[in-house]
Amino acid sequence: MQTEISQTDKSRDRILSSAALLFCEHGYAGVSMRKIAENCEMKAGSLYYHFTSKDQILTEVLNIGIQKVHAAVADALSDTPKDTLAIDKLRRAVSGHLHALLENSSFTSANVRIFRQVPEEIQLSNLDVRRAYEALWEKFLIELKEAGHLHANVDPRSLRLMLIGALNATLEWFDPKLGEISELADRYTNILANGMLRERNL
Amino acid sequence: MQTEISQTDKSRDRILSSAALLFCEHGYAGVSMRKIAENCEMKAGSLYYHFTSKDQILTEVLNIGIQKVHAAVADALSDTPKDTLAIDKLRRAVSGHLHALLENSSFTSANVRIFRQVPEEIQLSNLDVRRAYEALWEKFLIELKEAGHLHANVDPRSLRLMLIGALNATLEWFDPKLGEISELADRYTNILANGMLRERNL
DNA sequence: GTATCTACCTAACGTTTGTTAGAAGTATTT
DNA sequence: AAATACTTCTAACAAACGTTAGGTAGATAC
Repeated sequence: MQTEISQTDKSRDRILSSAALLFCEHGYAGVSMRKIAENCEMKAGSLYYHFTSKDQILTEVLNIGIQKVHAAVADALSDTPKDTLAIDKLRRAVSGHLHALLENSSFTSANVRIFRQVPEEIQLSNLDVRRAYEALWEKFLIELKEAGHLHANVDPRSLRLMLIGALNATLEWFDPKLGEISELADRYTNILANGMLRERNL
Repeated sequence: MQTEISQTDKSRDRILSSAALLFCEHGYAGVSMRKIAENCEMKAGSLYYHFTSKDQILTEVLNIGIQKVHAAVADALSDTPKDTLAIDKLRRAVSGHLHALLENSSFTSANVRIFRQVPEEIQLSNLDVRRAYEALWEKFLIELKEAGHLHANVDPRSLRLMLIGALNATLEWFDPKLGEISELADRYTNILANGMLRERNL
C-alpha cells in the first residue's frame, strides 16, 4: 500500500487549490502570486520552487478543472444497466456535471469562469482536454438520437452546447444553503427532457 | 429636433464602449486604464476628465449592460397580440435576450462575463437593475403558469434561472460566422418549450 | 559529524498599476 | 482680439506586479 504523500506534492496541491479558488472568485489577472501564496501560508517566492510561472499554475488549474468534470460524468454514465430509461441516463450525466461543478473543489468552476478571458495560447493548451470532454457528451447524445429518443429536429451538437451551457450557468447563482445539488439536477433534467410548456408545438 | 451630441458625450460613450469590450475579453483586473485609453486614442490621464475612477467606469458598464437587455426583452414582449401562442411569446423573449447579448454592443456580454468577479460593493450597485430585469422575466413566466401553459412541476423561479443561464452561456461559444442569432433563438426556444426527449416522463 | 538535499524565506529587480496636478491646445463667448 | 470655458496631454507619485538570486533551517545520507 502506497499512501505516502510527499511534502512537495502536498504543497503543490495546496497551491493549485488556492489558485483555483481565487481565480474563480476574482479572475486570472485579479489574483497575484502574493495572494495565492498568502492563501497557502507561504511567501510568493516559494511558489517558484513548485511552478515556473503564474501561467503554469493557470494551465494546470484549467486542465484539472476539465478532467474532474470529465471523470465525474464518465463515472455516472459508465455503470448504467442496459435498460435504463433515456431520462435516467440524462439525469445521471447532468447530476455528475453539476456535482463536479458546484461541490468541493474549485477547479471546474475556475475553468468555467475564466477560460475565455485567459491569454489565447493558454486557452489552446486546454483544448485537448476540453475536446475530450465534449466528445463524451457528443457520444452520449448521438446514441440517444440513434436509439430514437430525441426529437427529430434536435441536433446533438446544438443540444450539447445548450445543455452544458445551462449547467455551467448554475455557478453564477447556486447556493448550497438554499437547496441540494441533486434536487437541482432533477429540476434541470425534467425541463431539458420534457420542456416547460404543457402543449406540444412540433 | 435635438440630434446634437456634445464632444463630451461622444468621448464618454467611446470610453464606455471600449471598456465594455475589453472587460468582456480580459476581465476587469485584466484591463488597465492605459489600455482603455489607447482603445479610444487617448491618454490614460484624460479618462479622469470624464470619470472619477476605474470603478466608476465599471459600474456604468455593468448597469448599461442590464438596461440594454432589459429594454430588448421588454420591447419584444410588449407588442404581442393578445392571442399569441405561449411558445411564440417565449420565442420573442428568448430572441430579444440573445440579440442584446450577442449583437453590436459589449455591455451586456461584459456584465455576464465579469459580474461575479468584481468587488462586492460594485456587484451591489448593480443589484437594482438586475432585479428589475429578473422581475420582467418572472412576471412573464408567472403569467404563463397562471394561464396553465407550464407543466405543473415547473416553478417559475427555477425556470427563469435555468433559462437566462442557458441563454447567457451562448456567449462562450456563439460565432456569428457559423449561424444566425434568430436560428439559435429558434433552436433554444424549441428545446426549452418541448424538451429534447420524444417520450414524456412526467 | 560532515555533506547533501529539500522546502521555504528574504530582498531586490524592472515593469505596470490607478491616480493626480498642472500645462497646453482647441472652441466658444464676449 | 481678448477672455473664458472645454477637453486632452505630459509627467510624475506610491503601490503592487511577476520573477529571480542567494540565503537558511531542517531532514536525510554517508
